[in-house]
Amino acid sequence: MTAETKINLSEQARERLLAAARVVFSENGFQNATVREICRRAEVNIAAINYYFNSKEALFAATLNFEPLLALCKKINQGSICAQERLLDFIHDFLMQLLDEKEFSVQCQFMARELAEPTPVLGKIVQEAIAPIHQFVANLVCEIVGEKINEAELRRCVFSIFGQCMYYRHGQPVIQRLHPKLRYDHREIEAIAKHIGEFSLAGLKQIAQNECP
Amino acid sequence: MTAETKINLSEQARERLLAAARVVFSENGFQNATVREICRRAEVNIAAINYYFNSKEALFAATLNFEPLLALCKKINQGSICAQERLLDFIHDFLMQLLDEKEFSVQCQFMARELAEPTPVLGKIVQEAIAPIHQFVANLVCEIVGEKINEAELRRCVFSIFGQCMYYRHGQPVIQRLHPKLRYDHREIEAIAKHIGEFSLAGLKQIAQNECP
DNA sequence: TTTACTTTAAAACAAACGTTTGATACACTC
DNA sequence: GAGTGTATCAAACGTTTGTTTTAAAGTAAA
Repeated sequence: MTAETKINLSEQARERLLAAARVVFSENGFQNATVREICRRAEVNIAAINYYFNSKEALFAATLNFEPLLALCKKINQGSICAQERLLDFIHDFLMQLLDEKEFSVQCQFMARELAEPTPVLGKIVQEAIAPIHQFVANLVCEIVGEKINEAELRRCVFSIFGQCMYYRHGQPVIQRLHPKLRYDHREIEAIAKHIGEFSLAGLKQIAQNECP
Repeated sequence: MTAETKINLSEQARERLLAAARVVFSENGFQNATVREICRRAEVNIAAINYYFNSKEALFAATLNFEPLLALCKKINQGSICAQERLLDFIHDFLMQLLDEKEFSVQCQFMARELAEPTPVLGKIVQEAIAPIHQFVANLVCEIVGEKINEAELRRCVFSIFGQCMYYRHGQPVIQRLHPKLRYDHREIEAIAKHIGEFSLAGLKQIAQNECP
């Protein structure tokens, strides 16, 4: 058995642990997820979490990956289309990461969880992921409504956009009971993105008129 | 000591328990709230919860009170003003109940919690409070954009309005870290209500144009 | 084979949780 | 004053939680 093979084998437990943790954390949140469930799904002993990582919290931190979210901002900034189109693209891609269960959206779903149920790593998440993405949208809004908008109103515009998007994830337990047939398939997400995009652009235009009549 | 006085005294513990439970549940959610903390604040023995109520869950159910929220709908329906104005009034009053800590808004805050962290009584909450209030807003939206809007788009309009409002409560842990100076005083809530109202009316007008060009 | 090191395993740990118990004090009825 | 039902209390119950321990199994180099 080569050294490489050994590393692969010994790393298997660690990787299976990470994969299982991503699933269980995103399904149940940090608090409700139990180390026993994670280990059961990863098919490792319960002591493995504290062997490979040092704690449940460190395992949670290790599962975080902000790159897909930040890559989304960079990708959209590269295009040379107008600010309105870029905002529509962002809303679409953001909802895809947030709602599509088939995608690698699990990391993004953590952040949605954190909004409602703060954990000790929330500070890090806000600093490295949420703040940049809020700033990104704030810049887009500035381009759309003009620079003369005041800071408080700009903040509320950003909140209006994120609020609409996040509601579909935060409110899922309620939405599921209100509309049991509703499923977030690809077509539905497209429709949601189209709606929020048009709704928000009209809203922003109204705010811009208020500020500069 | 009269019989009435005796009842008052014996009911004191029960009432103090309810009052403390409302506070602790709204601050920490159902799961994170502990019976020991509730009893400590109510200054009763830890056995009192299972003596007066039968369980922590039954105590939680007993603290629920949907009347302020439903009264809000009735009050607004009584006015003879146009649908737009009624929607603005609703958003304002709803945000007041949702965000103002000085008001008797504690009951309303439960429902916000439930959105993200479902408990065994969520079904009851959706049926008796959230569904009616969603229907109320849906009716307002119908009046504003015209009856010809299709069901899915109507639902998304309602979600856009509630999403904007709820974000200020759901996102509070994050918002607090993003904007540490931001406080939900009376003036700020008024400003938020004004923003969401204008933003949403413009959004609805745009959706109405799409449906009936 | 011996040695040193890494990985796995079962069991137990301490803490926190909601809940229950059994005793005690009290007010009222007969 | 004995008996009855209510209210309160400290203590302990049984579970579940994340974490730790201790020992065994496996692996690679000497």
